Amino acid sequence: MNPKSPSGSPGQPRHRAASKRSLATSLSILDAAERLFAERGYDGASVRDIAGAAGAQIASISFHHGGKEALFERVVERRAAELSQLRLDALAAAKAHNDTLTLKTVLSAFLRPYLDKAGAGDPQWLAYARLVAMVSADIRWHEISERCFDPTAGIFIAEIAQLFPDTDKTTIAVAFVFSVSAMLSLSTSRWRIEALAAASDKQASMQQLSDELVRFCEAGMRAAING
Amino acid sequence: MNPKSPSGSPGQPRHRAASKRSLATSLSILDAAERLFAERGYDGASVRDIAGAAGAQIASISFHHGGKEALFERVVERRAAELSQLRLDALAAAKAHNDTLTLKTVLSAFLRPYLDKAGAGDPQWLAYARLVAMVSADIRWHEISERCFDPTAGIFIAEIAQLFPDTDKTTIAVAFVFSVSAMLSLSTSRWRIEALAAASDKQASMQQLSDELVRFCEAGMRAAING
DNA sequence: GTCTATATGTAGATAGAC
DNA sequence: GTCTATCTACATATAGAC
Repeated sequence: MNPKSPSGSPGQPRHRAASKRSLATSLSILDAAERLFAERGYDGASVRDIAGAAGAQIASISFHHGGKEALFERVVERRAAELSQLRLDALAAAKAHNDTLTLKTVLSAFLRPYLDKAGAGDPQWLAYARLVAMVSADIRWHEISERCFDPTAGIFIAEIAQLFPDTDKTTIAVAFVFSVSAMLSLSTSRWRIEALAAASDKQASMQQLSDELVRFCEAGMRAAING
Repeated sequence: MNPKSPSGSPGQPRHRAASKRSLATSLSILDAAERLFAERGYDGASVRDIAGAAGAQIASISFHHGGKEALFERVVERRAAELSQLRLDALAAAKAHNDTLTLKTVLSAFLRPYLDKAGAGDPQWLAYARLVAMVSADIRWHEISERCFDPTAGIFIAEIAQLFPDTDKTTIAVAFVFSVSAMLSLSTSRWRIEALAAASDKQASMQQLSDELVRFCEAGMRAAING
């Protein structure tokens, strides 16, 4: 990390607390980067544009975040912990309310937090959801995925494997990846759904799409397990 | 299009036939672009690198293909017609061999050609499959998707709708997009499957993955239709 | 058709004044 | 912490000799 960066972890007493203004600059850069990276991809979004959208100086990006690549990782990491926590909380709540978990409950606990955030209307979370899809599909960000998302995914796969002890774990992992990919398509491909359903008069709400996704994934995974 | 480009459609008698060497240059540029765009994305792959990988001059890219963006579209379009034809042929063959189509048959006719090409080991088709995933997920290439892939997708959705006349077409389109997205994940996320199934000793072959995908999508779509 | 040379713009990063 | 100015590298594209 850039040794000049003021944004050390809490617990490092070397720096005094950042000023309010500094924090605001740093935050607005993260927000702008989130939106522009999601819209244009890593290479398509320049630090100039990000700084411009944040109302900040170009130099402040290196100063606060240590360069473009470090900024990108920081943007992805920022909300990853919250998303994982929401998923794990939903899983714990399901365990507390039901004697025995069902496949649908476990899948919902993983899928719903993402869908809820992506559909709630907050443009930053909407952008973040697109960013997650980008990172998940791009082998160049493989390592970030492994660090930020795969540990939680592994917990859910293990949970499902426990429900079906006779099923090979690879089968479950494959079906899980299909499910995640379908989930992410609601961030990347809603225009496609609308185009392909053009003949129909109905405009699907995010709520309906989420319900259909959970049904789709549960049935698909059950078929994989019984196949 | 660049008026100097020698690569007009067949049927335009304005130019004489390109020489063998010219065709070879043009082709090796397309192949190199296919690989590099698939690996690094549109913005991440420079025309310099593409020309280098093709063993060609930088200037030859503008000369033969009219610039970077036109090159990208040409790369995507090049195999799109073949892929569509394979899908439609599979659908026609299924109609010829069966009195009544089943959902599984229709889905297979759409999914298998892509999976077969992606799994056959040809590095150019492997790259192309990744490129299709990239184009499908990126709103910036929305228009190319609509031109190259959506017409065929629309035919298959209509075919499925015919099998289930009481089901809303949006429902089918949504489940179809989920299915396509799961299909594309076999190009973008095989590393993820392997990582998440780490505990297992089995390495899934493309054949097994394809079978599991078809099962997954058929069951998922059936659940959506009956839901 | 190809190749060299170059035009013109933009990229990311940083030095040093304030 | 911020801002101006600038560095160096690389981007795409093209003009003109061969």
